[in-house]
Amino acid sequence: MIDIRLIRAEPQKFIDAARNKNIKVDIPALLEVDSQILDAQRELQDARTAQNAAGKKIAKLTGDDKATAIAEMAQFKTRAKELGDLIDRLQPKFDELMLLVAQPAAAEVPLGKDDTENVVLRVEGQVPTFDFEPKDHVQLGEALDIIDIPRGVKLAGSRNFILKGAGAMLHQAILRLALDQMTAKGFTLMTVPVLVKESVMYGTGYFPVGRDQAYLAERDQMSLVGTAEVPVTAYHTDEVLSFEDLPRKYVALSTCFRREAGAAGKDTYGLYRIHYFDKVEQVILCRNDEQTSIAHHQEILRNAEDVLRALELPYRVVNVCTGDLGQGQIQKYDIETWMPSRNGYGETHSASRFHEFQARRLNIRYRDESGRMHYVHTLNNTVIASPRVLVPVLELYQNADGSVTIPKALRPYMNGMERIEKRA
RNA sequence: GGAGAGGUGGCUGAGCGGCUGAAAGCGACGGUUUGCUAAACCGUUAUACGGACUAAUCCCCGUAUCUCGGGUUCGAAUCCCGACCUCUCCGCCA
Repeated sequence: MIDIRLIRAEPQKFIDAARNKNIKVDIPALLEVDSQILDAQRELQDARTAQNAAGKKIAKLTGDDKATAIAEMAQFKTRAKELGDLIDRLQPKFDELMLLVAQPAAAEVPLGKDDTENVVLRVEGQVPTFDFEPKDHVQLGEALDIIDIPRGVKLAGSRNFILKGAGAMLHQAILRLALDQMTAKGFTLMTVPVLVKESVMYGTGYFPVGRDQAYLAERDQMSLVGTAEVPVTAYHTDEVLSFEDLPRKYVALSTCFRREAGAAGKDTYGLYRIHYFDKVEQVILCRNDEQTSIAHHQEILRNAEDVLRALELPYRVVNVCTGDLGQGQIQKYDIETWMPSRNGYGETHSASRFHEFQARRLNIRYRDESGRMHYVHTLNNTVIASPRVLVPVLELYQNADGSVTIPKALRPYMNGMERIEKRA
């Protein structure tokens, strides 16, 4: 949510922001409703002032004087009722439009229409070449009997899968490595609900824009989350923290559910784009300060890179352009990991900073040294998401005989296993 | 799922339908005192929005808020109805 006062002051900025982010919102209409509401509120307030003053007099009066005063007050009351009703009619329109206003991107965000215009900032690690014909992760996984997509589809439809044996272990090992790295860095580990109230989805900015990406449990007016960012960020909803409690750093592992609406026919092969997966997510709530926010953004980016470095995977960092930015995000860095089967880099991480956008919707504030209230800033990034990351892990660590070497960092989490081989 | 009880400020806990944005206590903060702590004493202690004035998101004025939404009333934290939530007991259960 954006402060309406900022929109009043610089409407063009928000018109541009919406256009750059490909979000439809009628700012002039918003301002029109806003001014109508504001006028009505001002008049209502005056009517109430008069009504209250009259009411206080009545208590002291008797007889005719009292009757006269009551009659007089009735006028204010009627007017107040009219204005109140007017506001009640206008408010839903205002709220609806406010939920669509986009956060303008930071100055350092490149202008662009979609992900093809993201700007590569850094390339890390060596993209390997094979001296044999490499297989893709599905071929490898099926041959090793660690990935079973057909049965996943049998149970749950397209974009579903089952990991078995060493495949499931590898998945858990990666998640555990990520969790351990994060807790070692002082992030507080949490478990969180993955089925949440719609208000939580609105609060984090996944609703109303993006509502079609979520699975809904409509009978209970709940929604399955697409990321632990949602419940973790909303953890402090309606709370007032102390500046001494900031920054708050959290990490959580959750299953993530995504409908992938509108992605029909896109990335249909393998474990890249699927309806459920597990993800370790990091979330930071910090002071309302641009530089502090930026510093934490770098921090969560590094945290993710540390995991990829431990896994010894080649990746690159991109500065996501305006057209590929979410409604609330002010800036986003994606990490893309090399995936041989795609013959290119594929997105594995997404580090966003939001300024107050989510905090306003969730009403998460803190009191600073001088006692003033501010909304916190929120940030989040993937630590690791699996099985998507199994795509590069399996493909990059494959051997000519079809076995897969287990990355050194994961061996302690796999009872010392060094490679996954076809069972005899 | 069945049966009860209850929802007041950071917490505990008072609140006759007008004088209650709300007693009191605790906590917190500021100050006095102090070798340092502690104690004692004094003071402060909600948020949002609007208005006026501004260097100011400080003061000042106003409106709203005692879970939320309706109703009764000239007037409701206080009466009535509904919703939501919490707690206790029973049943079931990973």
